[in-house]
Amino acid sequence: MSKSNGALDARLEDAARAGWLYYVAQNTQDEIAKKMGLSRQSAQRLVSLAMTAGLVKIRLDHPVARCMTLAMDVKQKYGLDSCEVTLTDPSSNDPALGIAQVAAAEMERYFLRKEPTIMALGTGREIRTAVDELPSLDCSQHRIVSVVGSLAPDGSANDNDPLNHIGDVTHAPRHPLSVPVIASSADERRVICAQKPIRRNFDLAQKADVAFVGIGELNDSPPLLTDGFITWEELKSIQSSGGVGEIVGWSFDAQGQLIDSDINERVSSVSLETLASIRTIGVARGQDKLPAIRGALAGKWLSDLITDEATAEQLLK
Amino acid sequence: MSKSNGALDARLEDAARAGWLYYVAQNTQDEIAKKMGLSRQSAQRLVSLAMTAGLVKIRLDHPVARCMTLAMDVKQKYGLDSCEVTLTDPSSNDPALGIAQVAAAEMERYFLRKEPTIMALGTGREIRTAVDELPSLDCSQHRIVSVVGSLAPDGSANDNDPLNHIGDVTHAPRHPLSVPVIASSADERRVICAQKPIRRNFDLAQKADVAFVGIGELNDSPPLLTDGFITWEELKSIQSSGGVGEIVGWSFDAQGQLIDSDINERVSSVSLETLASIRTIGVARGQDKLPAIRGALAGKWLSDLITDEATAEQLLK
DNA sequence: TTGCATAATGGGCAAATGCTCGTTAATATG
DNA sequence: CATATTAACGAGCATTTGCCCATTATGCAA
Repeated sequence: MSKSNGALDARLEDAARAGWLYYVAQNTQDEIAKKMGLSRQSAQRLVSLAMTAGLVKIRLDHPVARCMTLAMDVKQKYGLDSCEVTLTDPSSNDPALGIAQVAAAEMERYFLRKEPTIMALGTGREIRTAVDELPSLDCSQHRIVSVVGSLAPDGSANDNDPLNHIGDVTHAPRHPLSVPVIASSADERRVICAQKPIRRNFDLAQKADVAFVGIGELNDSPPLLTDGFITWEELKSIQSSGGVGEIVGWSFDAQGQLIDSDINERVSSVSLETLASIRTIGVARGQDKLPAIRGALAGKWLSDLITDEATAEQLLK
Repeated sequence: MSKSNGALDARLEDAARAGWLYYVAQNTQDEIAKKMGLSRQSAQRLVSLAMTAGLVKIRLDHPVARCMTLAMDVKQKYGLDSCEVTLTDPSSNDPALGIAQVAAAEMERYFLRKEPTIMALGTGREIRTAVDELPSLDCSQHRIVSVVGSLAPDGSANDNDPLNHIGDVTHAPRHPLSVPVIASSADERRVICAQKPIRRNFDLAQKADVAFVGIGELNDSPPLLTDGFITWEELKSIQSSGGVGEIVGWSFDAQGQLIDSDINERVSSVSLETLASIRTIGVARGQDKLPAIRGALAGKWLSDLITDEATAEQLLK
């Protein structure tokens, strides 16, 4: 054993003593200094060293601690601005369970702001459930804009549009996008989107402070299909082009690239590029949505993610 | 699940979040407050709760951490004023290894005092080694008094008397007890102890600020026998009376009670009652001494103990 | 030995923390 | 429904902590 090693050992031993006195015996650094015959500063250095040298291990025995660690790792891995991970209830298949409450809390934080805020809303069970979780708030200073059409293929209004629900409880001015989610043709879409009120909505979305969006899976029974926005043939076409998920109607592949397909020419939602330029919070969980979430993250369409423990684990593999 | 439990759970969950942010993510309480939408005080309460509720587990990965925990437990269990535990070197049988250095450090602390101090010294390998470890110190303001005789049965001075060694390095005035450790009879002991200079030494010991004593085992080759202070027959007699250990010549049983024996009538050391009335630091370690240490602690003859890891573990069983 | 380089030390200060106390909100009770 | 009881809250303050910087030890080569 070399002399320098010996000296390091001695210092580490002192650090361990100081660390023990500080963390286990709850002494103040002054008390440690007195007991070890040091100045307060030296004691502080030893305590600090005990931590730096990794002698001190802190563990948090609570399920949410794991969630927070997962959140940090997901945030890190995908370069997100933030990530929230909730507990998973294995006995439930509800795609919105847990994450909707978190999304609602985040929405509420925006609504409680004094400054006028523009909030953009996408589609999905998660978003709608989140909106339902909101308490009654009077915040007429804010505005809510939809980034996705609210009309079904037959031209009827979509009862599920979260914009209606959110207006009921917040009394904030609403800006619905009264267009079909998917136009019947690329030409129709161009005409629709050229309309002035629609363009105003798009401009408003561009200036939104935050957008909340669900992430749709593109397996054999995706929301887009069950809600009648696309046909079985169209779905198959998207799938064969590599589509794994969609956000507000825009289908993308595993790398997050928009699918080069007829459908994407007909989507009349706010563009993903627009969403990517503002704070866009994705709200999604579940095995089914995993490829979709991965694609959305790969394409950098989201700045923030709200998901659950099981999904976060998968995302880290 | 009752409502109150639910509320407690929610609070604990918040506590876990706050604790995670504080201990794992190294946030300040202000940052936690901002992130969780609370006041700084509430965040502080949650962090504190996380600790109180036992969610936060702090572990120190270093051998000395274990020693310090053992020391705390021994101190607690035996009602000591303090306890120090050193690392055990399993490859050595030296009865003084490690503990002598600690005892020396403690002695040094007394010698470095400004105020005049009286230090009492007992016998034993541990004490002598400790004294040898002392650096050269000039501290003539202090006094050192022996609590045990320094004469062998043949009347010769004991070279091992730590008093001689300690005087060489400290230049503090020495007060040796120039009497036989064990007088040849109870009557002789009475005569000896009645002498004025001897009585003065006893009085000085009574006023000592601290005493350092070894703890002698009473197996079949104890120091008392090998140094020729008692005969084999006397040892056997003590053993048959239940003697398990001795301090400065006084033999006691497993409960710490002084042995009712001829030998204890002839011991001319300072009484254990006197030692018990001042700060008396026992210095001992090793499997052999375990019953002796247990007895000494049971009899409350010591206020402080310096031992090693392995011995401390045994003491806690 | 001298001079230089590096590390350790303690003073001092701003930030962070723990705690008490009066007030307010929530809940139970009559 | 009014009132009592309790828990939570935040303001304010004293203590504790982290860290910069000037100064002092320590080592080391010339």
